[in-house]
Order: sequence, then structure tokens, then C-alpha cells
Amino acid sequence: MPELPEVEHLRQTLVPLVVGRRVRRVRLVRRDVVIRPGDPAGGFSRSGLVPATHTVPARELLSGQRITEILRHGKQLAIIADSGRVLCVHLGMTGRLLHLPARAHRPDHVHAVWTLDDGSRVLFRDPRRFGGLWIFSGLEELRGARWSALGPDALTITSHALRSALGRTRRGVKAALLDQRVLAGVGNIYADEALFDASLHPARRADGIGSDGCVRLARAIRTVLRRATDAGGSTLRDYADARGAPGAFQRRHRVYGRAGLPCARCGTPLESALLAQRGTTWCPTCQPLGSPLTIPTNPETISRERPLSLHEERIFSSSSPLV
DNA sequence: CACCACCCCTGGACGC
DNA sequence: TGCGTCCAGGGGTGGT
Repeated sequence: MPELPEVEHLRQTLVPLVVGRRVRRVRLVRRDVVIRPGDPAGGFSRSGLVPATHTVPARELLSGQRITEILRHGKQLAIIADSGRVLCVHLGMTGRLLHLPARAHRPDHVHAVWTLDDGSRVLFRDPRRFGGLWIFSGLEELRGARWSALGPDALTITSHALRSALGRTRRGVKAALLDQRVLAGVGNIYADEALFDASLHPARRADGIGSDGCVRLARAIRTVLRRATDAGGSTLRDYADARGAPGAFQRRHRVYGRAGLPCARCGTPLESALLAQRGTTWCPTCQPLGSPLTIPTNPETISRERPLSLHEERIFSSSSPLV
């Protein structure tokens, strides 16, 4: 679930708790969540590429070092130490970084624990293990080996940059948005939400949405990501910030998870299908596949809902909150 | 090179 | 209540 807003909100809640602190010790519970340079790309032991028994020196996991900064690109975090060493955290589907006071109970599926100089701890918890920890000797190595493969960060994407990225591919626009090499940070939830806000059908050809479509889409992406970040992200099941607090943006989803329910803008039942191997929901009226669009496209306009009918209110109140 | 199907993993939802 | 089955999806890999 963690997409850009969840990762950014996590970063913002983590910074005041850990930046300036020294790592007193590190305990690595599952060694195979750690990937080092030279390991085959994405080489987890479960795919048979890296021995699960390889040892990881504690200093590579920032033991003894002071945390100076936490950066983010797309859905990935970089924890920087005063030694220059970098720990890149990727949460995957169910990953979390949780900050716990000194003697709090430790939950299950914790793969790594950093004990800080104030006695508090940071836990890396990831039941499904789609996430991981990437170790780098410096920020330049991280950028060269890993972040260079990512597209521009979605939170600040310009229409010009988006057009240049989408213009290079003939795939559906949703498939392109999910490709982190095209744009970094958008996942399934916010792809659907942004396409709705921009009145673009998810199956429209990425290189065919035009400069007008790119302007609307770039604005919709920035707006929905910023609002979701401010709301603490979307919590459907697993996500929580560094302090364990769930997000609130799931209550403001327009299309994601609402297949069959009436469109908040026009009332048409939302459609869903499998696109780019992902469950995809859209409004067949507001997001037509064909002709150019004449419906409201400003996200500010969209956020003002028309009054709901009694029938709709019943459906809405029974289907939310999604937690 | 571009694109797509498949796979990794686990817990929750659902049917019987 | 319990058990089996299906599903969610980020992103790497390998096939077309």
C-alpha cells in the first residue's frame, strides 16, 4: 500500500524522532531483507540468488553512527548517517518503519531493529516481505545504482516533464503511471485517483493524451499526492506512520475501492477491470475512452461534491470507512 | 527495446 | 468455529 504520500508522511513523522540520534546497536532478525551493491538486482535469498546466510556487518546498517537526514525519491527512503553511509528503505506492499519507546512490546514480522541513543527503537516490519533494505557506502552510490533508474518524483512533476515521459510509450496511461522508470511514486490507488481527477480513461494511450491532458494529469497527480500526504496517507490495512497512526485519505478516495458505486461527480456506476495486471476503477462517463473532454477538470472543482441522494448516502455510509 | 505475464509473500475476506 | 480458496499488489525477471 505505501505509495508516495504514505512514504512522505512516514518520512515527515520519522525525522523529528530519529534525526540527530546515534544508533546504539542494530539487530538484524532476517538477513535476507538486506541487499548490498553487487548483489544481483533485487536478489533476495528466496529467489535462490543470494545465500540467506551472508552476514551483514552492523556498521553497514548504521550501527554507531548518527542519523543526519532522511531523503525520499518516489516510494523509497534514504536514511543518511554522519559517516556518509546510506540505508535505502523500500516498504513494498506491507512494509513499515515504526518508532517505539524504550520498553514497548515488539510486534511480529519484525526483520530489523535499530536501538537509538535515547533508548527508543526503530523497527522494520514487513509481513509480506516485498520490501527490503539496500545498503550503500554513500548517497552517490545510491543515486547511481538505484535512483538513477527511477523517473522524476511525482510530488513535483511538471506537465512538461510528464509529457516528455509519457510521450515515449504507447502503453495505456495507467500502465505508464505505474512504471517507476517513467514516474516515481505513483501506485495503484493514486493512479486511479489522479486519472479520475484529470478525466482521463486509464486505457488511453500514454502518448496520445496531448499537452492538454498532460497539464490536467500533472496537476491532478501533484494535487492528489499533496492532499493525501497532508491527510497522513491512505490506510487500507497495514499502513501507519512512524508513530503508528493510520492515514485518513482513504475516506476521500473517489474511485479506488468503489467499483459499482455511483461516481461522486455524475452518479454513473463506476466500472472496474484488470488493467496492467492491476485492479482499476474509473467512471465511464467522466473518463471516456474516446473523444476530447469537456467535463470539469480542475481538481478544485471536483472536490466540491454535489448533494447525495438518499440511496447514495446509504451506500456511501455502509461502504466507508474502509479501515 | 518495449511490453506483458508471472512470481514472490502473507493475512484477511468469503463460502461452505 | 474451522477450513479451504481466492485475492491484494510493487516490482524484478524472463518470455515474446
